[in-house]
Amino acid sequence: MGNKALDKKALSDALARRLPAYYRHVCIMLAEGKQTVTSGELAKRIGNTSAQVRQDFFTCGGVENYHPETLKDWLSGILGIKKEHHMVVIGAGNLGRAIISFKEFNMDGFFIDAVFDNNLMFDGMQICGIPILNVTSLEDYLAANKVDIVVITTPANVAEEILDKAIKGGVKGIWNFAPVDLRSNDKIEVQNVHLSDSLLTLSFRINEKEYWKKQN
Amino acid sequence: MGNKALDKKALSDALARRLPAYYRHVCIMLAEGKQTVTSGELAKRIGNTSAQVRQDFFTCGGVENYHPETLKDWLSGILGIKKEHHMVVIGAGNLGRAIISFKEFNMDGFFIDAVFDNNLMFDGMQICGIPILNVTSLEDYLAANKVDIVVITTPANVAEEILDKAIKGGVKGIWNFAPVDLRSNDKIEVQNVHLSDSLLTLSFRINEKEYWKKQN
DNA sequence: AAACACCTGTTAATTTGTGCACAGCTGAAA
DNA sequence: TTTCAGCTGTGCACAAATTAACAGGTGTTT
Repeated sequence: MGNKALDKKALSDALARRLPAYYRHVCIMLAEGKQTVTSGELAKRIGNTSAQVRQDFFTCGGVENYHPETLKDWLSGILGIKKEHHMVVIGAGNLGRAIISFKEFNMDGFFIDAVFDNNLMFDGMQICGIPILNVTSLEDYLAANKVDIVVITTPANVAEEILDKAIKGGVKGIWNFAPVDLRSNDKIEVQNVHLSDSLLTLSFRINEKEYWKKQN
Repeated sequence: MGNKALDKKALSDALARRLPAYYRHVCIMLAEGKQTVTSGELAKRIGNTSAQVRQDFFTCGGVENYHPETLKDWLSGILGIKKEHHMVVIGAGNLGRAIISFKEFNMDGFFIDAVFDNNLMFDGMQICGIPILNVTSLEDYLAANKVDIVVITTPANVAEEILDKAIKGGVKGIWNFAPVDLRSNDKIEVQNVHLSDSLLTLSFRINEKEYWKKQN
């Protein structure tokens, strides 16, 4: 098809972060009943230029047309959400529970099948209808069930160990909320979230102007 | 001081995202009792090159020396966490509660003073000792109390409105978890988190290799 | 005290990402 | 049917970010 951009192995992080935003806004426009989407309109909603949008779509191989359904379908394919993803959550703390109760991403085919915790107190209980299992049974569970993504909401010190088990269990991705930087490799993709980092980034931005002023 | 890098108004987003990671790892090394930190060691932990670390520190004006205390102190100044930040959370749902119960960032001087919700059922209740107030009283509260950061964990449709009230109330920053892209301006800094976007980015990375293969 | 290993600050080179420009297409209006 | 407005796909130029290079510093070993 003569698109040289596709020869590259992996798309840039910046683009990988914009894609979900495109998808989200296309879904909104679809829900709004818009008959057509333009690169300019999408750009305005997301806060960048129309050239960027076109360039991004081009880099991803190009879309047939800009009807919201077509776009949504095309982006779904790229984002890998045309099939279901089965997930388990490790850690039944507040964050774990918040994620489990997030119904939002069920729409995109993400399902949480089980929760694991090391606290025996939870044994046999459920959260939103999802059973809480003991974390010692994680390996067996991964061997017996198809799990695509493991969500880590444990303290930092056990995250690495969960990662190892996930790799052994053939899991494809880790969504990590523990404050450690787990690394992707050829066996597994990792997305580190780091809520406190993003709070610090905000604080940095608030502080920034004053700070440079004070420096001279 | 002849550092040309400092003349720039705002530091890049990429750097703004690395700074908290530097801070986090310096704190860890300090806790580990390390006597000295090197750009190479920091780089390895974070997963980038030592040249990058040195360049970043240079861009930020340069640090006196690489003792963990000095570095931590210097980074604290840049990140704006040498003073306390007072926050309120809007939305007492699962995510709001998870953030409130996060003790982690208290250490860095972030304190949550109140929670607001539109559900009258919550009136007079508390979460982790923090009072839940009715969201109709938000404006009065902001007028009467010093609030630096507003955390939005509401549904998308009211986020914009909260942003307006926060600006009117003189708040400096918004930490937004609602799935809308709130925009920063000269009055207020915004950090959008978008948990589902990060899950989609993960899914994209998992899917990526196969997808490009299928394309030809 | 010389030789070495190792590290930083800073400039320079390279790579990567973004915005621009414009040809060509499409549908509407005249 | 011609003109026009508006949009996309795409190559290219420019800007920004990352990496490399290296001079100068410090502490250690011989």
